[in-house]
Amino acid sequence: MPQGESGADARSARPTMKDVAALAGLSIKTVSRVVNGVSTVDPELATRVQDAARKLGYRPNLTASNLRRSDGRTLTIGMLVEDAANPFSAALMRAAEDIARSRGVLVLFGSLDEDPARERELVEALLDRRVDGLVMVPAGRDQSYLAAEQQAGTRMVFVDREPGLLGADAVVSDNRQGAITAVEHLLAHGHRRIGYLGDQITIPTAAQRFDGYQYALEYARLPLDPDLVRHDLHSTEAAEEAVEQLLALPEPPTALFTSQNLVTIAACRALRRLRKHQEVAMVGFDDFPLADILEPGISVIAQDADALGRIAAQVLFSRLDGDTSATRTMTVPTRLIPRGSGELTPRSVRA
Amino acid sequence: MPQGESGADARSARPTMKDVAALAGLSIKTVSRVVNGVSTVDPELATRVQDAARKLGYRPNLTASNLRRSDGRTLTIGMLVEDAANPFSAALMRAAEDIARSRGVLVLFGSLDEDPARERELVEALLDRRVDGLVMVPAGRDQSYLAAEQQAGTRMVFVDREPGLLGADAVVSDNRQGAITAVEHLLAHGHRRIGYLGDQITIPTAAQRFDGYQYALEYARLPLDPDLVRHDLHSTEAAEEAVEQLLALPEPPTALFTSQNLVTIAACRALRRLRKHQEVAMVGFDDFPLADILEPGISVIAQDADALGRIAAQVLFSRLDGDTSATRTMTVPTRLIPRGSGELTPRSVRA
DNA sequence: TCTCGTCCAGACAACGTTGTCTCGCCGTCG
DNA sequence: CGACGGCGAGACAACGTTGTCTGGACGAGA
Repeated sequence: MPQGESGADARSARPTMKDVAALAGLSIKTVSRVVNGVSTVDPELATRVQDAARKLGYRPNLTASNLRRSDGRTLTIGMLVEDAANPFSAALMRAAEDIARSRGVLVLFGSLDEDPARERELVEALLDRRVDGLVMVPAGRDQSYLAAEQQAGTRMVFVDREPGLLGADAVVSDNRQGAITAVEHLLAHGHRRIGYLGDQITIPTAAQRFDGYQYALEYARLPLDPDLVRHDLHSTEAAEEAVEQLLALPEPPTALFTSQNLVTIAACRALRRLRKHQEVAMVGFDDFPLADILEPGISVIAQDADALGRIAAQVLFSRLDGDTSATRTMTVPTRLIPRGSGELTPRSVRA
Repeated sequence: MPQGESGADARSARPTMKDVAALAGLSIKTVSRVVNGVSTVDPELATRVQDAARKLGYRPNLTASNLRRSDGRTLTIGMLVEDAANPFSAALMRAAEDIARSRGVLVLFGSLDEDPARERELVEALLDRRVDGLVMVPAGRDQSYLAAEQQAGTRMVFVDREPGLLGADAVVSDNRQGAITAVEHLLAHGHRRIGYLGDQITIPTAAQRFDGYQYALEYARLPLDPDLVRHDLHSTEAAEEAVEQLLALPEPPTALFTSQNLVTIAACRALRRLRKHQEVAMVGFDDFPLADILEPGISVIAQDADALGRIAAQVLFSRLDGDTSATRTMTVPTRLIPRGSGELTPRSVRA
């Protein structure tokens, strides 16, 4: 059996206010008033409208309503993240969704995969649909192309990374301080040679974390050995290889600081393959599920993705509600979760 | 500095075809023709329109276009999953997003949290926005309320679970066969007492997996011991407690079959706490990240979430393209991934 | 030269809804 | 008894766009 009807019939099949008005023997405008809960309608007529609407299965057409309404709200916001399938992005989306839902707003989403071109494409696609606002993790480093849109009244909030060349609200983790905490934790356990494994240094968060790493070493008056630093580990394979290379050095690191989720996991895997996971200490940036039941548990600097998404959405809605105060960047603190891997000492090397 | 302008100005700030037409000294309709790439426009006038559009930063208003167009397409689909933050749901969403994007379609999403009331609310919210189609993991067991919508021409495809009381396309994993494979794998390794830990039995997939468990035991002419079966483990705590209770039985199971992601992880955690993870065999339904680097690695029946999401979206678009063949359920096979936990034998008990 | 057909731009209406204005009704007050 | 005010319903236009139709210009063929 075919599913539903063909295009032409489909259109006529959905009742409009006109149909409801005809059935109730009233004008379209009165139906509109009832649907929008305007109080100046005779209660008897209102029930007549409601009965007719129920009978026909009438549902308001939000796109038409949006077109005509003076506030022009679509009750829809757009959310662009790095990759909807990645746990961090997924947590951001879910948190924003919950805030949006409490206001009857739905969320359109898109994954950018760190591609600035895709960022622009998807932003345009969202704007063409006249979303009320935008929450995004920018992929590119220049969002100045959004200035006109911002001027046109579209509200936007950046999450996880601040916008480039554009004044707008942002909600970010305290990346630099988190990295400092991680490195100081390793230093406190006696490590002096601490490797850094990070994602593309062009990503602002990666740069901030690397900055924290450098600062913590400097503060401890330790030299920064370039041999222990590896950037641009965007694939799992690259990250695993980097770990192997670091540990094959004449003077290998006794501890690792991994600046991102996937890098951390890749490092775990590599250490296990080398059977050094009980020797080489490790602290990762960003928590991940099951980090606690590995052996040893993986110590991490946890970001509060929930809070990031929630606050971003809240800021967006406060802007939509008319908050015109100065734009600002809100920083959400990170938290060190010791689970074992970060508490290994250099002495535990190959007993 | 305030961000953007206030509502009233915002509206006027965005140029329309009228503005472009005025600047180009042509009629609105000609602008429309150029924007839509109609060929019967004088090339010179077309470039005049394009220049004017670029100059003003004109972007078409998709909601207005949708209202007027005969096909009524919004280039937007809706996707309802269990929880956008859950890896399985997130993978479904990402896969569907990629298919949609290749056709210039964006995705509105919502999380149902197994709540049928929320399912109806969100379906309505999506329909009010006139999405072209719906991809959903149903939360309730009765989708007959969608029949009218289906008749009105809205295409819908169900993923992971078939719809109840409604004829519609569905794309599901082979849950029963997957469960049979899991149990037979444990039987082949010598287990005779195999525990079942599952989510709410009212969820169709959980029921199908339990059915497979029962069938495999029956086929092996083994009795089904009700003491070894625990349903409705919807929280991590409940699942961990169930494991402890099962292992505290006078005749504890030597192997566990966990019928869902979160239950599997909870069971891992519980076994580790009891220090029995090297003794009690386990196969889980649904793969999860890091299952391979635990010790032992967790053997799982992997679902292909990517394929589910991708195929569902493809089916939806083929319907939108006019495919009116009979609705059908497509089954995506599962795959046993042995990693260690499923290959433990009863003999390995406390050597 | 006239007719006819082709080609393309614009006038007009319409999509489903809401903002604005008008108008009729009723009750009240002078 | 007439004027007035308030209330509520409907007529009309408009949001930004596209489908349909008209009409003018132009070229070709008789």
